[in-house]
Amino acid sequence: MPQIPTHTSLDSMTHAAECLKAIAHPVRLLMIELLLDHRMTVGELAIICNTPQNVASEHLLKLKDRGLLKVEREGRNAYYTIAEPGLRSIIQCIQARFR
Amino acid sequence: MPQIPTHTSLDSMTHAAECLKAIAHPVRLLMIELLLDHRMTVGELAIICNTPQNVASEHLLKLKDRGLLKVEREGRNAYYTIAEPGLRSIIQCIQARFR
DNA sequence: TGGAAATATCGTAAATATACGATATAGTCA
DNA sequence: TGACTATATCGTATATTTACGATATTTCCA
Repeated sequence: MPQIPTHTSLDSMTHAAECLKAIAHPVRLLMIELLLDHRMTVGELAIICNTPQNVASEHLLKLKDRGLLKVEREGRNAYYTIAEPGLRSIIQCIQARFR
Repeated sequence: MPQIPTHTSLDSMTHAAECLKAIAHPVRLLMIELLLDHRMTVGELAIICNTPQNVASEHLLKLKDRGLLKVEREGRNAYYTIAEPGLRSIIQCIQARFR
């Protein structure tokens, strides 16, 4: 029987799982990939992702609430950017295997 | 306006998102981490993950159905192992950032 | 000031995921 | 064969997620 973590590791898994769930959506995944290369507004992302404006906004807010994105307001535009640097390596792993 | 993928990339995102959703659960995340180091049965995983037997079985089957795990039966035991090698690097990225 | 543009929010219906209890299936051994 | 072990399956209740339409908020500009 191997030497293995117990409940405590399940707790830390919960945080990781929440972040993964935030990423695990086709539109949000595409948004993250775009934002890794470009600073973009809600409207731009909505068009490129072929998604209604309010739905795009909700996806972006969900990612922001979990600390994965941040937003900078300029006038009536909201520019979203990557807040969690670790997203890049995770997306790279995903691109390498699941696409 | 950047040169960017369109609908086709959303399609490929869908597959990636489905795999991520399969991973994005505390118990399944712990199961995968354990299986990266050990070949284990349903019962062993259920005990270590502090989860009822049938729930553990359902989690494992979900991961198997998406091609992430495979199962080898020996008598009345079912040994699960990693089927998708890319899981290791993804888990490493997650461990590095989200735990 | 009034209207248009960009974004966010709210209520809600539909879809999906999860956990649970009960039970079925298959293998082992006395 | 019959009891026991390990695993899988099924029905279902609950929770969560998602998308949608309508609307509110803020900013800009004529």
